[in-house]
This record gives sequence, structure tokens and C-alpha cells, in this order.
Amino acid sequence: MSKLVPSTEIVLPTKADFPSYTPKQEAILQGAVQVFLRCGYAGTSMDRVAAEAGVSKQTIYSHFQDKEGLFTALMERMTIRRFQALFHTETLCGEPEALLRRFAETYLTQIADKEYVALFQLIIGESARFPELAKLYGRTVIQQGRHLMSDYFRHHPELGFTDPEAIAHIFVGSLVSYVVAQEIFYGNETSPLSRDRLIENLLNLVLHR
Amino acid sequence: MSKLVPSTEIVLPTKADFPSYTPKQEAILQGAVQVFLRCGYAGTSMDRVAAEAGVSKQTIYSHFQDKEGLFTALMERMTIRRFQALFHTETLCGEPEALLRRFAETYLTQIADKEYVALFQLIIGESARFPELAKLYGRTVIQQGRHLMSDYFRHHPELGFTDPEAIAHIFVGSLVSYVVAQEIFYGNETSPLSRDRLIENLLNLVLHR
DNA sequence: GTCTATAATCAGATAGAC
DNA sequence: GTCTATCTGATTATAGAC
Repeated sequence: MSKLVPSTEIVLPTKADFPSYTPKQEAILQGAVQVFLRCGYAGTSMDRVAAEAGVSKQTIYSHFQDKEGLFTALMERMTIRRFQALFHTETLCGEPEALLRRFAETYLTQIADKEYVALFQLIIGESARFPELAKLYGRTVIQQGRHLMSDYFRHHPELGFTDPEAIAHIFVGSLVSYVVAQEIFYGNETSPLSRDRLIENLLNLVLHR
Repeated sequence: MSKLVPSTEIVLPTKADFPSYTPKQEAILQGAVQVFLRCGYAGTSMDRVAAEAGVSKQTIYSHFQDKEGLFTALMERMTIRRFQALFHTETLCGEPEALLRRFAETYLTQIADKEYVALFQLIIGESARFPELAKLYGRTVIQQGRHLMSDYFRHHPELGFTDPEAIAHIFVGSLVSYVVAQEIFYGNETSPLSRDRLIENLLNLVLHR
């Protein structure tokens, strides 16, 4: 254990995960987004998707194998896009406090987005039926955030973290569960906690000790 | 603000939330658990529930108004039961470190249970269609945990927390998101982190500073 | 490739016998 | 109260015209 290598290997999305679609396929996917996110997998009918997309049902079946094929293609695309939006612009450098605050704010803004929350809910709800989707999502959106953070901690031993990976788990996990509690379990109505208060206390806990 | 009162009022389940059921109704509910937890709301058919419960479909409709009525009755019951299992035996007293470790271990054990995870997933997936269920769940299972902790912090000012509620948010949130990452997004397969490591680092972060 | 029309099945909910 | 049988509409998927 002499080299500073990550203790977990992250499998990043490759070019094979970014298939390109024809305009017709784009129309289908765009229509499918609305319905799947609102009604869930079983609650979505192909008729509804066809109507929303402005194409016939048979056209959907000729481009995507079946309902499962359409659903997985759509979910994979949305997951990868979120991944890009989350981490494309982020380069973890600068002073620890400013960096961590910027990371937390960016991450929270991204995952508290309405469409994002709906995607999150859908993948959780279908995690048993579509485990590969859940794994892809976990690897790209959740683990990648932890990975960036723990790498930063590892390369800044002056912060004094003996277990950077666990701290990253706690840091990112607090952000994720905040959104779950506030947006999905309606905590913003029953027991609100401002984003600033969360971030301030999280930074205090991690840095000022 | 001179008295030590909780800053958020928790609405606890009352006796009205514990309806009693006849043996026939118990059989129906017991059959419905299996199917709803495995197939989701839309994916569950009343025929299937009837078969699983060993009764006729009409019997279900005569005891519960319709599919929604059966589903909400079942979810409410499971939520309340989990709430009891979580907090009935727990009294927060003793030394901070031992207390917090015991709390974290009990909480994790409870919410990492297979049936519990399935309930969690189902309520998240149906949170848009059944917001009242999500609110009930959030109030009883999640907020109640935070409430117990922040109360404890508030009554032990020697711990030096300027914002007990936010710290409780982070503490309980880390536990919840750990289970989400490990059990729902299959983190135990792709990037495992032991329960002990999480708890140890969480306690370090909160207490030893 | 795209559409209209249709097949085959299954859903939630009810009627009526016992 | 409970069951069997049934109704009505919606669902996935396909056939065949253009």
C-alpha cells in the first residue's frame, strides 16, 4: 500500500454507453420521458408513449425491441446525461472549505432538480426488476461523487482523514438523503431544513475539528 | 426561546393509526404484502393477491374499498409497525459514544432488513401517486429518529452542538443513504463499505473533535 | 419505415347464487 | 360473508397496407 491508488476501481461510462439516435428515435425517447417519469414502468402504456411522441405504436416497436428495451434505453441515457451534468464541469481543486462548499452546492442543485428526483425515484422503484440500471446509476452518479471526494482527501493528508473513503461516503450520503427527505418524503412541508444550514454544519463537522 | 422545546413538532401515530383486523382481513393483508412488495402497485393484480391470500377477489373488495384502499391500508400498517420496532425499545440515555453507537447499530439493522428495504423502495416509487403515505413514512420512521437525536443533543450542551437538528439530520441521513447505496444501488457488490467502518467514522466525526 | 387495424390477453370491478 | 362467473375496458404485441 505504498502508492496513492484508489481503493475501489470505478467503471466509468464508455463511448458504448452513448449511443446516437435518429430524429425519430429522439422523438420517441422524448415522449417516453414524460410518461415513464410520471407513471412508472408498469403504469406506462405504449399507447400513451406513442401519443405523447406523436408516432404510431408500431414505430416504437420497430426501433426499440419492446417495452423493456425502450425503458432501459431511456433510463441509461438519462443516467449518463446526469452524470455528465454533475461532473463535467467539476474539477476538485482549491482551498478545502471553498471546494467542498462548491461541490456540495453543485451536487445538491443537480440532484434536487425535479426531473432528476423523478429519475431517482423511478430507478429505486424498479431496482429489483432492473438491477443493471440501478448498478449503472449507483456507479455513475453516486460512487463517482464519493470517488472524487475521497481522492481529494487522499491527496491532502493535511486534512487528517484516516479513512477518506468513509468520510466521502458520509459527506455525499448526507447530501443524497437530504434530497430524499425533503423532496420525496415531503420534509420541506413537515420539517424544513434549509440547504445552507445543512451545508454549513456538514462543513463544520468535516473541517473544523 | 427560553425553554428547551423541540423546534419541530412531531405528529406521532395515534390509536386511530392502529386499526384492528379480522382473521380474514389479516389473511388478505398477509397475501397482499408479498405481491405488492415484489411487483409494485401497478404491477400487482387483484387476482394475484386473491390467489396468494387464498380468498376470492370479491372478498377483498368487500373488506377493502378497492385496490387503492387495500394498498394504503397495507402500507400504513407496515409503516407503523416499523416505527414501533425501531423506537419502542430505544430510550436514549447513557454515555454519548455508547448511546450513539447503539442507536446507529439498531437503526441500521432495522432499516437494512430485506422487507424494510422493499417497503422503502415501494413508498419512494409511489410517493407521487400516494403523497400521504410518503408523508406518514417520513414523519414516523425518518423524522422520529432525527427528533430523538436532536432532543438528546439539545439536552447535552456539553457536546457543543450549536445546531443539534442539523447534526441529527446528517447523522441519520448518513445511515439512510448507506442502506440506499448498499442495498438498493447494489453498492455491496460494486464498492463495499462495512457497517462498522461507517459507524466508526460517523462517531469520530460527531464526537471526537 | 411508417401507419391503421387487429389479435390475444389481462386488468379492476361487479352481479348474483348460496 | 364468501364464492363463481362475468362484464367492460385497457394492455402488449403483431399483421399487413402503403
